[in-house]
Amino acid sequence: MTALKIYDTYKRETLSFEPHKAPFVGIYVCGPTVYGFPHLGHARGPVVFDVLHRYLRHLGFKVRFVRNITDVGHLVNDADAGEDKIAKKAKLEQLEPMEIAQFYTDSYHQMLNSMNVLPASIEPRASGHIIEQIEMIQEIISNGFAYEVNGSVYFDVLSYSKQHDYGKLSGRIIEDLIAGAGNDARVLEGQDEKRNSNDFALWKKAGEEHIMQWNSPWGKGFPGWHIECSAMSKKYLGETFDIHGGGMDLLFPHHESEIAQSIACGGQQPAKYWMHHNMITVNGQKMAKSLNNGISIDEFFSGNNVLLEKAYSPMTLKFFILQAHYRGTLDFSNAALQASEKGLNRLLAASETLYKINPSANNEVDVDKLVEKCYDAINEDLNTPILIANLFEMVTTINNIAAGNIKIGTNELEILRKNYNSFVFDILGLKLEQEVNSDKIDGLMHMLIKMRNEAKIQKNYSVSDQIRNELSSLGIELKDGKDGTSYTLN
RNA sequence: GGUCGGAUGGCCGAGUGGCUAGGCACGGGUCUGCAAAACCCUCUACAGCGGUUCGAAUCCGCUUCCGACCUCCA
Repeated sequence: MTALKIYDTYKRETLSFEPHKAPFVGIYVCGPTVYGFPHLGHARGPVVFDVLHRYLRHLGFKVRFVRNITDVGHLVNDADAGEDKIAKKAKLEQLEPMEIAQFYTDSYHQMLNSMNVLPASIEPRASGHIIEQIEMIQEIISNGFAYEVNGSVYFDVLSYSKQHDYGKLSGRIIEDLIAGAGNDARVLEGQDEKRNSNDFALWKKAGEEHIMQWNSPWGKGFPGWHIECSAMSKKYLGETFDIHGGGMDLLFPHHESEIAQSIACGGQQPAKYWMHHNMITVNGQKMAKSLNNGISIDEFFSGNNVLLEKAYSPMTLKFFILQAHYRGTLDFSNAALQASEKGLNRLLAASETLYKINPSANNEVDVDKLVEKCYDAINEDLNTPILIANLFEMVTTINNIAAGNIKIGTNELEILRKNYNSFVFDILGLKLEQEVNSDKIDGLMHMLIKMRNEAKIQKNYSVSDQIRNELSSLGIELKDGKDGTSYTLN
């Protein structure tokens, strides 16, 4: 029993987090399909679940964090007659499929790295677990919940739903799914193979020209999308583990099907808690290629996109994401990002101020209360916006101590330092981004600052202003503070 | 069409039957040769119309508008 509460999408309520086998915690998060550069939206899940990961570690749990890489089997759609996203891209660029997967996996890792996201304990690839997936499919067939047609295997949603509840996670009713199927815009090929249009592929037959294919009991082919997560989570975390995370857009059909596959294997609902984060929107709409409102991570960090007024740093993006609760949509705008950038700087500056202030004999700060409010916030379904609001309350306190407006005792200062840094750096995973300047540049700058100060003392303001202005045009800002002049490089 | 979720001050974004969200911007101030930066203080909003209640932004109903999902999706 912990103080942490988590909203479970499956039960649709906020529950106390109790691990199956404390102190161990198993987490499975759906990772990306590596067929393109990550975009802004791809950053949210990793950041959200990184806080979960970090906080559970902070609480002393031994966390096994599994995040998969989907490098095969994710169909563009059935109409492509079995061509998957990776293979399609590969043909286009005349590269090995694995070359594509590796390339985009690397770019994904680069994003995670720059955003200071802890590495996963295990990062399994779907293509490396074909055997496990085949075994699982065989088990589902022998339990009577899947059938083979012409070299492909489909999950029999209808027969499954007679015994189990298909649609519970995503709030769907099987009768509606069946009744509503196919009456709308989408007409999919290959549907005639299926007993029911809601049946989903576990294994797809591959044509001769298909470059990613494996031998199986049903001939050459490749696995369907949903089975990889079931097979890999089972392999590394067991039939039942603690938390399964992902984006809300994966609720149906992906997670719904994962549950069905696990239960159809004679197992049970795989995850004790299902956590889903919401989407990042642009002008209130989800980022989508068709809307042409996508911003890639590279563009975001370089500012090279018409939607961007400037470049934003990885930490600014991380902080922007953390300033909203993970279950709400988060709308992108330049004004919002710039607000986050300034707020983040204030938050990080306070961690340095914390080491410059001195304790007093008497104390006027209720540190315990401030810390308690931070824990209350994160325990409440990872409410990072409230946590950050409380941290800003600490910032004001810290700055007021530094300004001599209020006093803090020795013990209280120690507690404040320890907890402030723990929340900002260890739990939220923020970090200072300032480049460490070389000794030579630093020495040069101190020389210039000294010369300028001498000019100022002689009231030779034309010289002092010239130094300041010329440095400014080079992107170096001088800041005259109480304790002398400092500088920042842009 | 079906299912679900929203509408909060200039912007972003929490929360919730009575008690300060927070950040950014604006305004005032400290510092300063000037400026910038930094810091302090200030700023009281909950789509519309009804209803329940001693009291509602928070509960209920209706209306308007917006979004997500419905086998590409983080």
